[in-house]
Amino acid sequence: MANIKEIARIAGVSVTTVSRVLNNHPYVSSNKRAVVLETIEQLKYTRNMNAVHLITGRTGAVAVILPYINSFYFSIVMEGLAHEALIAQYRLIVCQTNYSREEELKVLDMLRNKEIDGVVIVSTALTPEIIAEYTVYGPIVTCQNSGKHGYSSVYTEHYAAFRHGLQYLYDKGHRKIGYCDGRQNGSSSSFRQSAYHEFLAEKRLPFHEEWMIFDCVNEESGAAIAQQLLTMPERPEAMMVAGDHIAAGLIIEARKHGMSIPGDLAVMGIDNQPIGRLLEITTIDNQLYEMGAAAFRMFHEQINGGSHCPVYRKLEHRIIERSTV
Amino acid sequence: MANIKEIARIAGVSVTTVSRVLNNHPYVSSNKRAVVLETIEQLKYTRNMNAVHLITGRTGAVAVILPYINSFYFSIVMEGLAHEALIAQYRLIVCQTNYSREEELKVLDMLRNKEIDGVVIVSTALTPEIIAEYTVYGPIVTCQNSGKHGYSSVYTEHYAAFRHGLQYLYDKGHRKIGYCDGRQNGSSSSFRQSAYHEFLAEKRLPFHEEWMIFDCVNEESGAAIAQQLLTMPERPEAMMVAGDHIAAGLIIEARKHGMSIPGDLAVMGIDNQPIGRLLEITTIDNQLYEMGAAAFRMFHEQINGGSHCPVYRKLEHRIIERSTV
DNA sequence: TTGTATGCGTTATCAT
DNA sequence: ATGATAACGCATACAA
Repeated sequence: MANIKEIARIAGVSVTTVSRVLNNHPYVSSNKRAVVLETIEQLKYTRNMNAVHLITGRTGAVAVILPYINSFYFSIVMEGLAHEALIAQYRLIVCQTNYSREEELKVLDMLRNKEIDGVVIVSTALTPEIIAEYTVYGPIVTCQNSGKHGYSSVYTEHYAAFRHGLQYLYDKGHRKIGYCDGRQNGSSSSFRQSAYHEFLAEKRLPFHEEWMIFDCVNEESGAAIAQQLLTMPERPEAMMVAGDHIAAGLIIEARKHGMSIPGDLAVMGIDNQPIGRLLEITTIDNQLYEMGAAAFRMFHEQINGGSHCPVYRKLEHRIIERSTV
Repeated sequence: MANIKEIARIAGVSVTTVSRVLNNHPYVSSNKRAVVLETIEQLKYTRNMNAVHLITGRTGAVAVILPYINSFYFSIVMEGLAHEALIAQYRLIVCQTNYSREEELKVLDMLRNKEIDGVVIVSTALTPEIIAEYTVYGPIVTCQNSGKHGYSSVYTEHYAAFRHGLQYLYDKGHRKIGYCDGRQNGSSSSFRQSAYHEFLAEKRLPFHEEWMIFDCVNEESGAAIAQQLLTMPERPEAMMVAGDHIAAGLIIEARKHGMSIPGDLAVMGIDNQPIGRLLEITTIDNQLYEMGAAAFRMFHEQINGGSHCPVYRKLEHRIIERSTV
């Protein structure tokens, strides 16, 4: 296929002039510009971007690290990211890693290899120390509160939000409170676990090992929780459920077995998902869309402004009162 | 940062030798290899992949065109794609286009610009003729049956599947059948519309404009359908619903208003989603995961085998009988 | 087995 | 306003 040299030859100008036309530089006469554009059109020429990336040292791409695409939590963060990336004319490379350290390091190596201009980490299995090593290669922004390690982050306080939810249940008179979540060793999950343990201890509420249920990933997992509850000698009277879709599964299945919500069981969801609105699930909104949008903006400011001063931004959560508590 | 030249200088060998070590070529003595690896380690050297892409003419990346990431349909196809891409050591670039022709052309231009090695189109607003123009730049595979236009495709027959569903409802004794779907002018939707119109005509079933409902995107849209049904002077007694999550919204809301499913209203979903299993929604499985997996394999065979002969593969659907019809 | 020289396609630099 | 040429970092044909 044609290259810039050939265009120059046919148009009867230098490669520099062609390059100038290509990049909308000033200082090129309108008649020469016309000739060049004409030839480009005729030969259906387009740039080999790899050459451009090589010499400019930029690629116009940002990688996003997340464990699963197919999850409400991450897909809504992605929407925020995508919206801002579009505005900034940046390309997003979505990297689903399944919490695999190896996969995540591959992405960071892409940054080192100059294949991308920056990385947004929505959730990670990597330690802050390892991530910090890569900041010399380009801007890195995380959507987790992993402390101040030399790279920017925007996050919600999962600990505080969860405590807030527990307090809400407590204020509504509930004392026997259970909790279920996705991955037991996910980072946000560990914050919620701490909040759960500490709140129960402070208020001297009853703790049962079996009231903590993990590995809930979809609606069916939620339904399974209902099954489990039914077999318990002593049941919780309220459940904190990380993810409205899980809560939905729980609620639907519980009702199937004649339980009334919130009469027999109060359910508090998290993340304000569409299914939650439908079932009128009381939930905690965590501004996930804004989290994604802000993360991209932070990257963009860093790569343009050249400011290497990291920013740490906390997003506020809020409880949406509906009818399952 | 260090480049191959510097490594060569410090290691006391030629750049060729360094390159050979980098690419695991034979014909390099073990002692020189050791020295090179040592220096690479010490200087923390990694290749500038843009240079590699430039000279090799390959990037190891494939773009995926789809309208929305945040949709069950597409995310499950993505999982199939991701699985195969991982095996083949290929990177996936997910391009959410919102059915924007402009955005989709941008992706095809990436292929032209050598930024990617191929394109998988899951859903598109582009015509087959336009897509065909780009096949000279690299392998293109679509997940739609758009006829034989010189590029491979793997697809389910939305028309046949939908007819099959209608026939199932018909066999169960239903005559007043409604239909709801997402985007009215989505490509799969148009097949379903044809199937709907033609089936009704053939069987001389009653047709009401208001029994066709579009723009259903999430659980809440499904709930809205229930509201609409209630206001109709004459209601359908069965609904074909494109997407189990929409069907879920419809069913939940309908039950809220005292309707029995399938007694007062039979509901047939599509796509065999988790929420559908939970609510025991009768549905049509379309092998979406396999569609994604097969699409990637086709790309990979084409770029390796060099075979430019397009493949057209149809996937079979099947009805999963549960309890909403 | 190793090295030299050339080229990939573009932009940056500097001269005019 | 325009052009010649260097430079980006790497892989590879060819020579040794």
